[in-house]
Amino acid sequence: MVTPRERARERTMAEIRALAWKQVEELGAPALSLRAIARDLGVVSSAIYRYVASRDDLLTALLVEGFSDLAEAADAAEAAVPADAYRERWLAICRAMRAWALERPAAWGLLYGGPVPGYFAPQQETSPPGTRVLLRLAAAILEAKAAGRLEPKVGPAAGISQVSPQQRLALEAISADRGVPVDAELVALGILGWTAVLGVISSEVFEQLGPDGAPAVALLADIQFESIADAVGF
Amino acid sequence: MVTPRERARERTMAEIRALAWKQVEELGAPALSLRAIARDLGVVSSAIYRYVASRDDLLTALLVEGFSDLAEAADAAEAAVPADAYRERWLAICRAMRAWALERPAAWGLLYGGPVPGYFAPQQETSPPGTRVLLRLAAAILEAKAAGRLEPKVGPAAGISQVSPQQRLALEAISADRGVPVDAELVALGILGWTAVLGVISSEVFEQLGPDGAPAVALLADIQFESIADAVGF
DNA sequence: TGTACATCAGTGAACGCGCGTTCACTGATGTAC
DNA sequence: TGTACATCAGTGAACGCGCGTTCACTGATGTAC
Repeated sequence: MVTPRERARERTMAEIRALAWKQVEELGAPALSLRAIARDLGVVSSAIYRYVASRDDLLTALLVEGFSDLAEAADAAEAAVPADAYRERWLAICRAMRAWALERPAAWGLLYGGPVPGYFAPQQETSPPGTRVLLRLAAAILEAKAAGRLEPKVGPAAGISQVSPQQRLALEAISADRGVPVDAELVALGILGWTAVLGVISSEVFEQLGPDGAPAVALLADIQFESIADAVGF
Repeated sequence: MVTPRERARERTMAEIRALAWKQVEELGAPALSLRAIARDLGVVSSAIYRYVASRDDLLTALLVEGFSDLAEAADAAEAAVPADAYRERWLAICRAMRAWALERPAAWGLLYGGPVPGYFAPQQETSPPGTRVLLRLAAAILEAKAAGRLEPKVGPAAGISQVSPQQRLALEAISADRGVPVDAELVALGILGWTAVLGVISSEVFEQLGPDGAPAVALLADIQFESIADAVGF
């Protein structure tokens, strides 16, 4: 049974998160202020502490919510593609990530930009939602490989270079931690794809090519995703 | 003729920049504080204004200095490699960038992380030093191409996909702005390499794969650069 | 070489602002008998 | 159904802190005659 009080509390908490996101969007994560949220909420500054233990606490909640929201958008986009269209699944996730990032640039900055000064994310809370998208991308690669529909074009997976025994150990530990043993070559390929995709999106969102490069980068995003897909071997 | 006063002034300005970098390293760019610099300098807070017009001014100076320092490190690394070893030149720049970023993570964050809240970089000042490294990487690609030693493996340059007329216009405008007309396919390839390299380095510096992924990412950096070089076609 | 004047680094006080967090409190909403 | 008590949202004042920036000033260093 949900009491009116509980409903009111839930509504207020949702409003706090919404106002916090608005602040992050407008001024960036480092500028997030509990007092400002209280002001926007029309409430005295100390009242916030009925809902949030501390500023760090709220940042953690935003991080978790942000990662989850992004993952949901990616999942939805992937679900709209046939399961055996591996390349398209992978591309759909990339495009969904980019669309989400462009819609909420500061949120993207919070998740994948530099660290927020003075704040240290508690990994045990942020890590599971933080790796969801990465795991979906990895699944597309693994399933394509299992179906014999993957021909990597670069790196050790393509036989061009080789992983050292030391690298093999570290790489296979990553997948083993998650219960699915995978070739080191394939893990390296997956990480390459992931970091490249992050780079493409961050470059656009953070305008890292300067004002003259910006329009081209926007037009180019899709070509870049396709090129990375080529490299991965879809 | 350099007067003692001028020398003292120069020394103080250098010390201010050094203290500012120390602050950025320790607390991140958004936390940069003129008062704290004055304190560290052993001087009253208002005295800073004899040397720096405002906080934004100092941030701009740091940005310019950071980009320049990074570019110098990259240039030095490239110069140690024979001019016709295109792939090695390109890799040397990547490795120098990564080494610089690991040595000064917060500086990397200032240059290539999200924006500093409330600060807008004046593009006409930061753009020239900001594009130096990118242009060196581009030069390696162009020279390899001119020497007939480039076989791109992905994207339009490899003939796998195609650029639309609209994309071609935007892409060729970028290189034309710099006086060297280049094929749209090659510009796209260069930007892909650039964004992928930024992604690889930022992923490691910002620890975007979580604590379990970190050691592998470090071991993997070089493989990733090699793989990107493969994709570009060196 | 000595003196009058200009330049400039640094002082100290102040303005007005915002921040996170604590604490004792009021008063309304819920719960148990 | 009515009353006593517990829960809890929100208040208001305060603590102690840091920030960027301005302003009139002192006193040492440099420059021109």
